[in-house]
Amino acid sequence: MSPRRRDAEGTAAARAERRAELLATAAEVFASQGYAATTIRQVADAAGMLGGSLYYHFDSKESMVDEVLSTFLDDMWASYEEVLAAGLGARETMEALVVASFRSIDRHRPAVVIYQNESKLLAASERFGYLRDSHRRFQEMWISLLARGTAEGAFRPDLDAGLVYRFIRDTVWVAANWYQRGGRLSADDIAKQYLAMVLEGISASRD
Amino acid sequence: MSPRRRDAEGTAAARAERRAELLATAAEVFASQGYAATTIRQVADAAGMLGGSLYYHFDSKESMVDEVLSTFLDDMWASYEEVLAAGLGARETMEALVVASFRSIDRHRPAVVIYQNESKLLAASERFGYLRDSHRRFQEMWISLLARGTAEGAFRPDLDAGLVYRFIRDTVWVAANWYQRGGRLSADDIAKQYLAMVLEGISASRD
DNA sequence: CACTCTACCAAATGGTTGTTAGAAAGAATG
DNA sequence: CATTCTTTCTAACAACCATTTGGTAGAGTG
Repeated sequence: MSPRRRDAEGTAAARAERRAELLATAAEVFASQGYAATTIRQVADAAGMLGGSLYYHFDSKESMVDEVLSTFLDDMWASYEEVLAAGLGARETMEALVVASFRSIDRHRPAVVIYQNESKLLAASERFGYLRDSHRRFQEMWISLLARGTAEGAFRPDLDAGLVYRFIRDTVWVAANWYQRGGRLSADDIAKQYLAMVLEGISASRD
Repeated sequence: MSPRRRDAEGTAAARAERRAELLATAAEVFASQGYAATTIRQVADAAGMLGGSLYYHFDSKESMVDEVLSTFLDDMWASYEEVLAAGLGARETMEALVVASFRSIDRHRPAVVIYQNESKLLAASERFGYLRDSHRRFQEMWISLLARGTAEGAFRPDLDAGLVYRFIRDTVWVAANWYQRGGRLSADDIAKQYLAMVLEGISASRD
């Protein structure tokens, strides 16, 4: 490769790194203050620069959340695909999906918080149509998994399928609101306990 | 009572009614758009009046959420007090609390959504200190109930107490995001299914 | 009919927002 | 050392925000 080429690659890589850095702090501010409530100047403050300077790196405030959310979703779906491709039984698939979800929270905590709080609002706009797509895909994945599990005799047949789906979906993701990396419980610890609760219940009685 | 007295009561009642009416539409807009993202003009639009006119009834946008949230919390705690005063066993108390929570969602759905999405942000300000108090009280109530239940042998001892608390807290309230009055499942139906899942789990196996 | 009171409207206020354009600082390059 | 390129700053912009002020239509009251 020519020197010109190497330089171009070097600066492109540096630029991408700075971009990711700024995006990470933006995600944290969005997550803690709420997207609509945070000003571009607050994000710039957290990044140690002035408001206008952010526009050298990003087109708009909207494009920042866009990149935060789509990066997270791409990563999440990649890990889901791996699980689904393994061809496990319904219960094992469910366990693996829950573990993958908590690891996703571990890697993208601010993005998950933003996704939870703002996706409903953002999804209304054209630009964030992929949020609606992801949501639909997520729902179909779980509903069919639960149906398969019930047919296989792994899950109780006396529960409302839609309710169970929402239950799992919600319980998995809300944890992002209080989870912190390096805390008392690791993401895998939490996944294990969550699975114990959801699968076997918190009751001591076995009737 | 004198006629003057009766008139004063009449207009005071009418005023309170209008207030509650406006507050209900404000709560709905806040819940669907997010508090920070909704403008006072949007609320006024939904109420069929102009932005400035709302200030005849309310001091500020902040005082609107304030009234919405405190009304909900007062009602919720009143129903919790009733349950706690009944002196039931740990498991029965838990069941009654969950049922009371879902009935609370049924009565104050928009308020619950607002509480979920915005309380963390609002609680930072002096005015909404009661949100922090309520949260602390809620946590103490559940933690001690779970401890009692574990001591009584009603709940599994192998789960992390703090995790179970958050699990229950979250699963109970997120339902406000999709619940709709008069839907396929009543609030009591949902409470029953949620309790079945949380207490006994969704797994078919009983090992 | 005169008067008052309630509930709203019309129009403006100061402040904040996202965003832009042009200058400048500094490192990299020749 | 001169030049270029990258990144930031300075200083604005129009749009929009919550809120205020003063007016007014209309119902209720005497």
